[in-house]
Amino acid sequence: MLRQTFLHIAGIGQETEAALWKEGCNDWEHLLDNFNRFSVGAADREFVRRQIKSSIRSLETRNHQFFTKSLGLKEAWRAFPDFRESCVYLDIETDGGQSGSSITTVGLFDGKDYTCLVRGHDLENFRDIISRYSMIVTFFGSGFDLPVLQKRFQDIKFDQIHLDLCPTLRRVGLKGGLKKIEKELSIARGEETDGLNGYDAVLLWRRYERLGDESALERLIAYNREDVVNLERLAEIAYERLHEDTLRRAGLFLA
DNA sequence: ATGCTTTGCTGCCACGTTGT
DNA sequence: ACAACGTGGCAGCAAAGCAT
Repeated sequence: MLRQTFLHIAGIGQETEAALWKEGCNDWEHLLDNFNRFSVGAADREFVRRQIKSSIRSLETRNHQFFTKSLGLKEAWRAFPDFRESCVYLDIETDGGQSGSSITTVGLFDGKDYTCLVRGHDLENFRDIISRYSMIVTFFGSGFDLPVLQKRFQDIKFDQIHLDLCPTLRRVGLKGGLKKIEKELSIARGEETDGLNGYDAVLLWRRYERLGDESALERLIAYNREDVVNLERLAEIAYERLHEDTLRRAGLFLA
């Protein structure tokens, strides 16, 4: 619903956006073509016109930075379908600390392939890999994963659209940790990783490091893989439900 | 032109929540 | 247990629309 979005423009909020929809203004092009017919509330009209043009152009040129800034964390979900083909599902594990150097693994899933970068092996590749994506999907990433990654890779500028499923799912009534929400939605886990949590990932790493136990690392990676792969389904659900809720709250109904 | 109203923004605070 | 961050409510403010 990115093309139907107007509240990413300063001066336009939920009310004004809902009013535009009700007046039959269904997307950016329609507003530009019939600009004088619509009220934009308290917003500066010329500013709105410029921002709509920028929005159209930014989507055409895949300029995700424009949407990172204008949508913010709260409305990032609206960009999911349009940027899905260049998004990465991400989850890190640590050795228990919260400093940058505590990162042990970074799991990355692009919708097809899973990669796990491991400390002491290929963690440095994170810089190059992350720069290929326009959107990052996490669970609680704004509170944990991204700040820790930023400490570890200080030269990286995270300019991707960030869909943090934790606050996003809470808006549609799905609250709690990742495992709890998965259960609520009947998203199953494999046998060898069922019941594991983030702290187990810490212990598995320590076991691997201290004893050289490769099977502990394998189990840790299997756990991490499940975390990131499941994020895709969660993102789909979050989008569907929020889309529906947003239209309903605006006074519109799905056919 | 003027003043009232609407709308949204910003800053502030305490609070709650999550990850490993 | 720990650190970090978002959230929500609230108050005050600014800008634009609208009626006069």
